[in-house]
Amino acid sequence: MVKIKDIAERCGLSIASVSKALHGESDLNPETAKRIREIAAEMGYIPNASARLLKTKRSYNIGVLFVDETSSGLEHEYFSAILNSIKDEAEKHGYDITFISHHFGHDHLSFYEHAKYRNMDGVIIASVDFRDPEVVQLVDSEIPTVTIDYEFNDVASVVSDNVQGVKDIVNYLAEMGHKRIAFITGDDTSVTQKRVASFYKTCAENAIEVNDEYVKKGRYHIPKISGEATRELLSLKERPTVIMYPDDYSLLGGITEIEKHGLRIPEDISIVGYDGIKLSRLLRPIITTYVQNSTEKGITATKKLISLIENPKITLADRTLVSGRLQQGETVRSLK
Amino acid sequence: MVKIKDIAERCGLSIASVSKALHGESDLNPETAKRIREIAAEMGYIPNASARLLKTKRSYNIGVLFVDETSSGLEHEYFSAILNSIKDEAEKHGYDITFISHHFGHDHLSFYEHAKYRNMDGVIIASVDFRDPEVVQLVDSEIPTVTIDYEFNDVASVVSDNVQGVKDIVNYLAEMGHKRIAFITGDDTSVTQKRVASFYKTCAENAIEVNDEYVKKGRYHIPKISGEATRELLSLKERPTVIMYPDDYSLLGGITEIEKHGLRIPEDISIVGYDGIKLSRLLRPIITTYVQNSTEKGITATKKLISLIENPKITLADRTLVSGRLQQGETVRSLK
DNA sequence: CTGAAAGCGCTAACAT
DNA sequence: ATGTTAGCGCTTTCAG
Repeated sequence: MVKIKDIAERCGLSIASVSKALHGESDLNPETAKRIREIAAEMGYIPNASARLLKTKRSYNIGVLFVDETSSGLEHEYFSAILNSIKDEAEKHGYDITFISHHFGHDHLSFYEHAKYRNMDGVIIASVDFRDPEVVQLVDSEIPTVTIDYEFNDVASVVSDNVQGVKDIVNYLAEMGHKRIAFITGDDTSVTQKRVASFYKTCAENAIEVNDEYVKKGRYHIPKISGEATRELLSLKERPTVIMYPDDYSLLGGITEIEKHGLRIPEDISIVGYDGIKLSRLLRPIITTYVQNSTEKGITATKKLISLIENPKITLADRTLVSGRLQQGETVRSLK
Repeated sequence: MVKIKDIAERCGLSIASVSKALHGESDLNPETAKRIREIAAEMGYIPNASARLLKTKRSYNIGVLFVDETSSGLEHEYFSAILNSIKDEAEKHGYDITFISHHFGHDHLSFYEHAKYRNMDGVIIASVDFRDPEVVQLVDSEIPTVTIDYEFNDVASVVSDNVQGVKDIVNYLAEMGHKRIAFITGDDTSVTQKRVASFYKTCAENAIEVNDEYVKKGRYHIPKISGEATRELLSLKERPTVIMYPDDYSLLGGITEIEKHGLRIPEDISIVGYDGIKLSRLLRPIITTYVQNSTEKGITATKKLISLIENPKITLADRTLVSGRLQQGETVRSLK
């Protein structure tokens, strides 16, 4: 392995000069610097990140916390899209990304300890149980942090405009003449709370009375749960005319259940998803859903984090709202 | 930040003793060692991976190369499942995973240089253009490497048993009475070549004559391409009775096209996918497909790599075949 | 059983 | 314009 010292010897110069030349800076003779760089390239020099880090305290490594209860977070397109955009954006800025986990090396490390252990410059947290004490420890630490789809006090976050999303959906449904609107919610998080609040508010604005039986607790990304909730809704004496699902993926469980009952979509019952995964456009009928701009969320979170790392003084740990748009598919029937 | 030196001072011992105690080894007085460990814990000591690495040359970090031409590799469930299982398995063994990329820090680094720069102990390569010179440079290097779904000479690999997969499918189709079998292939890779060879071979074994017009070049994971190939197949004077797709995801493009023609599945035409993504079980009709055990592939590749890293002498850089199973869905009609 | 000391590869004052 | 030097935090011989 070629190191700075080798280059220095080969050039007949000091290691300091080589280091300077390699950074293209300082008061080195441009000629000398050029020569050094050429020789370094010729010798196949590759810098050693650890040695550099040990001195500079900057790893150019971003940690990503991406665990979920079902331990299948990565398998959902929505999170994959975010991860992919984080990766791309980080690379553009010269950062690598490493997953944070409970490290099982010698001792068990907490998320925070793991991040410190690897000297991560910052951390992006998504798709995780945000009430986990370890997560709280991490966001409360001195490590720059950005959360996605969850807000902590004084922690930078990038969240979907859930209020707007549900508002757009309900307004659209009202416009289409729906009065009996059911809503299967997701896990009890602040995201869900915002959506539910927006649901009630927008219904009220449209003079739609909400039947409490129509609001069912569900889970995100679990088709089976949505299927069960759908069954209950279909068995009500007065059926809803439309069902809103927590997300497109779990909506698939609803479709299965609806078809089991011999009902057609949207002729017999309308459905609406959330997220706008690719699949929602590939299926027939095309799903009516609120398209989340997950790529933009990943990019925004990454930019924010890097700014927090590189310009801590002038970067606010605030919240960034990312809005989506209603995809008018073919799963909502007009009742007018 | 607490370091070994701090602990040593607090204990009134040397840093050497502390280091030894922290590793639970060597000839240290058990009492002393215990006391040191307690104090270290109390002081909130977290080891520094870089400093350790600088000395030991072991990073406990595995690089994952996961780029594809469409730069959306992570968005496909199949690859996500592999990534997830790699991550889980690596964590179990105390390794972290970091994505390898073209690093855009100061200079542009090749994949190999990037891996060296970060001192990665080993690398898993998947979902990438394996003919890329940079990939070749990486597998040819001294860094332990495992490839997934591709084989290089003398490089450990974990690949699906593609021959068996296509064989199982064709045998099943023959059993169901199909004679006019179309096959939309994927990109021209060794995987595809194996599948195609197996296709011809198994057809021959079943005394099925292959109409060359029935074999169409397609692409993996691109619904649009499969849709176009489907259109061509449907316009033949003698239509196939069944179409085999490169993968489940791109099969969706075929479904769309078939429905556009007003044909029903499987009454008018049968279809078969490949991969067995979750979706294949959620859609109705349930898709007949060959389920790849992607989780097992990720786990196997990771175990192999760690073995290669930790026991280079006794680990063979061989090929591991991972087989799947036929999922008899509802998209193949019996013609008997 | 414990400690001293060298050094991993690099950066960044501070000299010259 | 170039060189000297002192570490960064840790491991690991080799002494004591």
